[in-house]
Amino acid sequence: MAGFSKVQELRSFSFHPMEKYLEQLNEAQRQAVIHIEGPSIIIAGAGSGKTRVLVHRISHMLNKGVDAFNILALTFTNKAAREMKGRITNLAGDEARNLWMGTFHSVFAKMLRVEAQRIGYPQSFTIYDTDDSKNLIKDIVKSQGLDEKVYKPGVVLNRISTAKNNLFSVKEYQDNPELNNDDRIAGKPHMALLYEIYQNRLFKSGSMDFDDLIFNTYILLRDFPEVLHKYQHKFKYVLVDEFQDTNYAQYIVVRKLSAQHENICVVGDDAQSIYSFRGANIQNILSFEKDYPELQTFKLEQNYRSSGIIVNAANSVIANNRGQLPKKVWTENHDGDKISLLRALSDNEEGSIVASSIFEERLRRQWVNHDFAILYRTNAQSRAMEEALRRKGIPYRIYGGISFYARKEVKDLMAYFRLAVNPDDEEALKRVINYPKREIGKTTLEKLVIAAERESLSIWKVIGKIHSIETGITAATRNRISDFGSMIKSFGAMLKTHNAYELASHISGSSGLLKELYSDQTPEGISHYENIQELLNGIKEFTDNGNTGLPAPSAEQELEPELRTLDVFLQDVALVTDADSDDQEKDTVSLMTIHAAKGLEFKCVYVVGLEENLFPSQMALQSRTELEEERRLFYVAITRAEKKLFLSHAASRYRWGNLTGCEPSRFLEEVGEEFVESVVNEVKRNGLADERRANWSGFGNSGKAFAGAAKPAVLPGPGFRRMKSGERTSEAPVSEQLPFVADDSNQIVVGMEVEHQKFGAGKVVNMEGVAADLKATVFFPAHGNKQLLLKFAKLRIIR
DNA sequence: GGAGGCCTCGGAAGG
DNA sequence: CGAGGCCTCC
Repeated sequence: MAGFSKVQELRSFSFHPMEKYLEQLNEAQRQAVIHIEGPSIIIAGAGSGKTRVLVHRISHMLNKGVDAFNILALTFTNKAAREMKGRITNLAGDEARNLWMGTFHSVFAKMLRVEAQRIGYPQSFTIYDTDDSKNLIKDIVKSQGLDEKVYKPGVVLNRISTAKNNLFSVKEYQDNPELNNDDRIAGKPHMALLYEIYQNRLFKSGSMDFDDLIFNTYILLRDFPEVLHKYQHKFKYVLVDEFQDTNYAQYIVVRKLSAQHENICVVGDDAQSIYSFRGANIQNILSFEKDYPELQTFKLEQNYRSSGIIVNAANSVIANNRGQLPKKVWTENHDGDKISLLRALSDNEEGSIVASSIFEERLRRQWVNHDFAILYRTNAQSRAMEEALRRKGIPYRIYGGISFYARKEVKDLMAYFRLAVNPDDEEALKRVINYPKREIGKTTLEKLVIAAERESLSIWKVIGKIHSIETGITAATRNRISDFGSMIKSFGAMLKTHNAYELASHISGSSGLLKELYSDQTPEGISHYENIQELLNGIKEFTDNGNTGLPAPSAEQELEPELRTLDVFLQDVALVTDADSDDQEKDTVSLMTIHAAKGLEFKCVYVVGLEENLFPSQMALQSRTELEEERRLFYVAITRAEKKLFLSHAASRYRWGNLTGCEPSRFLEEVGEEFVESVVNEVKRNGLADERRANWSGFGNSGKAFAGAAKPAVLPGPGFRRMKSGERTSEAPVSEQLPFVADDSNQIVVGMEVEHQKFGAGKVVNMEGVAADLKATVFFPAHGNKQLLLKFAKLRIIR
């Protein structure tokens, strides 16, 4: 192996006074950073400084004279790549620009652009997103006369995706008795045929779906030794982040790429593997150990993120999974506050309790909105949270949901861009051939598709010969089609003569799309128009500065102005999602699914909806492995918290329109009871439906974590009650133990003199609101008028 | 071609 | 319940 002398150099280096950046690391981290030669695996516990190690490791390579061009680093998201690249630049300088760093998809797309012709694809291939793929499948199923109920687009696409992720080509799929048998048993015997047609249509369209970006890279490296050789020699060092989330195909490609130098370093945490449902293969970690017997293993076990309670509670949960890689996550951080268990009668009440709690914690601990996150299993749970936060006037931001680029109007304009770059792109063409209206209807389109099938041509090629190919389309319509073709051709001709913005605005104007959108003055119509403006603004920024204000992978170096053309903009943008936008300027509480929270951290975290059939999801109760993935998800949720964690569950919840009773999640029992305190929430009596009240009994002591919790013998009386002070444990911070005893806020009326813990004595000048929203305006000589929500403000009555 | 009624179905989501 | 797809009717 070429790097022997380098190893020596590094070893001696590690005994000498080190560069400052190495001093900032603990011993395990330092070892993982300096041993850059040979295969290695870094098992990184939650909050153990994994990103830090990756950043330092790459910086260290650069400082040791490794050329950035020879380093390939694969990340889970574009955002992660961008952030890491920035940090490496800070540590190692501008050289970092030349790193190949990005997601599997973006890096492989970049390679495929260069090599595509070898596998029969145009250099300008376009990329289908999931919607495009499903639309195509729907078409194919229909045209094959198959039952659309049986061959649902999503299901078919999943099957094809799984095949590709496991490197089954169409031919291999068709020849595989086991796969065919599975399909037959599942009542879908034509799956292999659909795969074949789907793949042909993609190929004719000069398009790849997301999985093709991996699969075709594999084909390229497998079938073209010179390509394999080229990249094997280029990538002397290969790093893979979030290795537990890679699928088989990704692993095989990475192995091939690094086969020459075998300087491959993978980083991951088996306990945080939460994406097996879309093909991630936790087995890759075990395979890696088998494939590289000389592997160096580094374990990062010290957690810097969370309090002792949180780290240990997380450990107690994950211990219920079988077969975790042996490691012991520990921390030097203080134990901190116990985990608080919140219970609500209903999903809506859960929302108000969480919102109230945020309000209170924010005040009490002097935290800002930004320090709080509400994490849930399903997006549907966000509604109750939102409503409650809005009622309390707490600003929030929901992450996830529909992406900017998934919006119809944005996709429509992007379809024109795609056609300019690659007119064979069938999904783009079908999308806009009659939008805005050009009197080229469904029937005509079907005729075009049939002719294309018959002639083995793309629809675009048929359009090019529309007057010479037999389609059964009338002359008048043929002329309209040919006009459309000329327009697209003229867009394509402008690609190299105009910059991205010039062409994009030209297209949006002369396609008639802008006018179409402008004519709709309904609120939705206006918002569609604004989204198009936003897209155009982003392209303007791309043209002017080489990057975009839109969510985009600007991990790449800035482009030369002459390269800022629309085709280049499009290449990047297909692989971008909203997760890539950082929009941190506003001080808001974050709402997101646990999946979306991976890699993030917050001072204070609320994990809500801890109920059987919701979390764990009822769909995961079939098998142990699925349940274990749910548990890892819970582990990820817990370990997002730095200082304070709340877990909550409701006794009833609206699911699909029905009020259903909910049992506390089994996961609650798995949190060691020594880490948990139960909080008796103030509960409004008003507005509680009788059925829900009856459900109170459902709060039984089934969870040992809250077995000792006070269970009210009767429902709280009118108004509300405050938390029992006796339930605070002796481990609470000193600030909570100040002997300030508040009086029952129900007693407070206008005109009273009261004392506030912070503001001192004051006089109640006004009262408004009812029940939990009861607010008092109190005049404090030193602070002026203060609005205090009586639910939280601890007030002592003076007289 | 579009509006409106009916039916179905519901998970998490990177690229 | 509510979103989205599909069908029907104009």
